[in-house]
Amino acid sequence: MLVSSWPNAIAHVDADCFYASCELLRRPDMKGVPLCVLSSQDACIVAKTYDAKAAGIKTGMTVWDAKKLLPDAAFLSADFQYYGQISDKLFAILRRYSPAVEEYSIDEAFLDMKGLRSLNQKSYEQIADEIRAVVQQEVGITVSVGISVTRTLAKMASEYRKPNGTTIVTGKRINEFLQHLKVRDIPGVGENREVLLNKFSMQSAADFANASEREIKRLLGKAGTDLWHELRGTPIYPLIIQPQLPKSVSRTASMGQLTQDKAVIHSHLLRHAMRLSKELIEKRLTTRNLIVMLTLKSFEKQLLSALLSHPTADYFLLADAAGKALEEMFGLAQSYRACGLIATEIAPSRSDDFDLFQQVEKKREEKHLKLLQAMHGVNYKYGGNVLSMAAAIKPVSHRAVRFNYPLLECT
DNA sequence: TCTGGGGTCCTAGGACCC
DNA sequence: TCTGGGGTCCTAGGACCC
Repeated sequence: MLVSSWPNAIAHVDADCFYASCELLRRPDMKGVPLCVLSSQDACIVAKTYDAKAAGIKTGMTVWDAKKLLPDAAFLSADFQYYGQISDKLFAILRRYSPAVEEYSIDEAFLDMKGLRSLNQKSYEQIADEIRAVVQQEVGITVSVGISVTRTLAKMASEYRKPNGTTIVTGKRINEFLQHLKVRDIPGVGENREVLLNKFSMQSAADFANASEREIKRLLGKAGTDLWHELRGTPIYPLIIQPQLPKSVSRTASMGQLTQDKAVIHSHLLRHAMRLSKELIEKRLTTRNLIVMLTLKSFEKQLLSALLSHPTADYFLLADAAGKALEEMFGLAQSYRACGLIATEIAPSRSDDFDLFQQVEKKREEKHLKLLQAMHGVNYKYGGNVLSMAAAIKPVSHRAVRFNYPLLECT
């Protein structure tokens, strides 16, 4: 493994317990109190402060279990809109340091740093430290920064001295760095791959990087060899600077309890259709294929996809397709625990998604979209979901559901 | 681990075609 | 004794990530 020091330079910037830090920003009184942020339906933990983590609280844990472990902790509902605003501020700062920034998730970014040392008259370490200081000063949260020659190494580096740390891994020091880490610390090696690699005597990340390519290919296929090259300093994963069109957009949720009632499932699907339509309209996207997903008591998933007549974001079309699919899928003897909708074949919305024979339909859909936009606008202005489609709020008998009329209801 | 929600990519195998 | 060999598309399922 011989790599020159900086064949290229990638920085990974990762906020430290981001959601919890955001909450502390607007709740300074909570400082010093272990804090947990809850998922949308307050079902489980999605983020926690380091002191909560030290008490044994894990992401994904139910609130119930977390409260048993740490009754004095503060439990706050997630506010993703707010976190998004903080995230925008963070990314704006990062763009001052590199024109090539990949927004990897709400609180993580990769920056192409190659050539920026001479421009800034600073070492990579100094640049990384400066980024941390500026983010802390201007946003009020801390981030950790890793810089190395590939994405994977940069990500492992940022993780190495969390929170609020800088780690630089030059090409020449890769092997030394990897000796300190387990195979599980490699992003892309989860529980299953860890077990497999351990079975073949690979414990440390260095063991992985020093194994033969053939062996890695045999055990983990292409995913493995890609990682293997990345760990040895050869970039495989490019930075993705242009925002990509999503491959799918979904809205799913458990129904709270098992149900055998088709009307109940139907009303949940209508609610998901509304949420999905809203998301697509906001992002100016359309879908051509809608998949209805039902989760059985056994956690087995049943899927049925419905091809839509044209690319659309119209709630009424999605709801109609979902209703028809449910009719086909629903089994009387089954108990269901969750359901959802997955939109695929995503494309940007455009006005000519209709052929000449569909002009009437187009007019109707334009009306629908205007109505939906107005509704989402009111909700945005007054907060929450003041307005929603009547059928999407509460279970109604299946016969009563009609998609042709926009039923608006105020709460 | 009595199981939340939103995503991505890869692989294997079947159907179908020439 | 051993049945042709590809290519492509689609789907289901696995694994992983935040």
